[in-house]
Amino acid sequence: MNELNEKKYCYDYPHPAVTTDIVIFTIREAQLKVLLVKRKGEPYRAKWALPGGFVNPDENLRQSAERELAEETGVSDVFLEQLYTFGDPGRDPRERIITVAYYALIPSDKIELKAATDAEAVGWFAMDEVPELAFDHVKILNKAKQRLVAKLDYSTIAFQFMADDFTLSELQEVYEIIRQEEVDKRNFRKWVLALESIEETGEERRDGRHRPAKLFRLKQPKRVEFIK
Amino acid sequence: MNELNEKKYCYDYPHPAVTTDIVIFTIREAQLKVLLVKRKGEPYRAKWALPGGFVNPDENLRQSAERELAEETGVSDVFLEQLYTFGDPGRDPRERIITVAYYALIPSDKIELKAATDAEAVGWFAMDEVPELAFDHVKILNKAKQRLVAKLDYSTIAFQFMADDFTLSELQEVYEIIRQEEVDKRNFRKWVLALESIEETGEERRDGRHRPAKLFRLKQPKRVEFIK
DNA sequence: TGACATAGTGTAGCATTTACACTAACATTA
DNA sequence: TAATGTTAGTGTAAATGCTACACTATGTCA
Repeated sequence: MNELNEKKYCYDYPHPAVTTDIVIFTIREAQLKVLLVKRKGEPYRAKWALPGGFVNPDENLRQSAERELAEETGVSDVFLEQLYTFGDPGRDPRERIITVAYYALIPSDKIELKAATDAEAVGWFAMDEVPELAFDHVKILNKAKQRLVAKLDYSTIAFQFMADDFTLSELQEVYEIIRQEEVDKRNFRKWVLALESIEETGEERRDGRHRPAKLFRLKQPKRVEFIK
Repeated sequence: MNELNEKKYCYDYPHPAVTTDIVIFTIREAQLKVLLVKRKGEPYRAKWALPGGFVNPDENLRQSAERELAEETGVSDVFLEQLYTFGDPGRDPRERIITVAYYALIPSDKIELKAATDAEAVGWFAMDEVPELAFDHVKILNKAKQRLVAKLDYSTIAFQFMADDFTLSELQEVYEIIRQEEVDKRNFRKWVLALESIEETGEERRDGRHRPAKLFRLKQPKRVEFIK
């Protein structure tokens, strides 16, 4: 099978394959959710897994992750950061695969879930309802969650979940969802405004039979600031 | 070695090579220093570079980094953490190489610099005297420095530079060297002791014509704690 | 025994974080 | 159009944590 046929990329010592996998978070239905795809082929056929794929020869690692992200969700230009690289021998039964994991945060209004990319099943799962995953993808997912939670404390990363305009209550809710605990409204608002990274749009949002809320926007939309 | 000098590891699409490179920090002569090796072969012959090498098929990424570390310094069982993965096409002129970078912190008393591994030149360089480096190794080194400095603020990482026994003044000096600024002695001691991650050994160190200093040790030597 | 050098110690002011409850403004319905 | 329900929006006081700052202790060496 080896010499004559097909396999034309040859090296004098073994090379692993390299993929990027991506943990895509969003906030929906008052939950932190992650995007999973159902595998069509072996191994782990029909198991859920993180989206990902091989790195093309002409693209860098981030571009590879961006491509996967766009393929699955149709979005680009959102927060995307390298997470960690997983490379244990045997984590893929076929051949040695090194996976450079990224994670992305996408605002709830931007998700459109490119309806069934090529007839593959795709779904958003709440973090506490994630099914059994293929490969070592639980490890990757856990690491991503950990990183996200850690970054809440020393950056404005959570702002990346927000739509272009948002209310302070919406922002607070995001913190409560990720932290899984209530946040004091007055202290939160003092804290957020003191950061000076958001500003009023001048508009208000009316919904429901109650006082309308002022809308805010990020002063620098894509920027994640370090704080404290 | 392989029959007919042929390249016998073949794949049906191109595979990059994977290496681990390692940024090895220590504190010597009141400076933060990094270990570099002088390249013997092409490309970048005779340029200084971070130690590193190809990942063996049977070892995981960390083991590969540990092996490099042991080869260059003779030490094992020190702080070692994955830093970042670099994979731009063209970063190595020969073939596509994905480099998983690690960084290590080694206590000043453990360095023995395995005198000239295989006659290669090896040296410790102060961070502000680092020569021009091969490949994109400056980027890697900068990222490592950044990470180290950031971790000072929210972890006990700097304790990993300390010998088994150390004085509070020595520990304080490490902070001053990395931060490049003076630290208040009383506040520092209050802060460190409040962490409760070090304890007195009961011994003292006498050196010079002055009051001897109490010696301390880490309660859990390899543990890096998150703080604040 | 005096000089010198580093080790070791406390307090008060300031800034930050926390806990906590009522009024404002709108929509809906009686 | 008045009453009700619902979320938006606001300030203060106590506690905690951080900062600035200077003198005494204990050894060695001449």
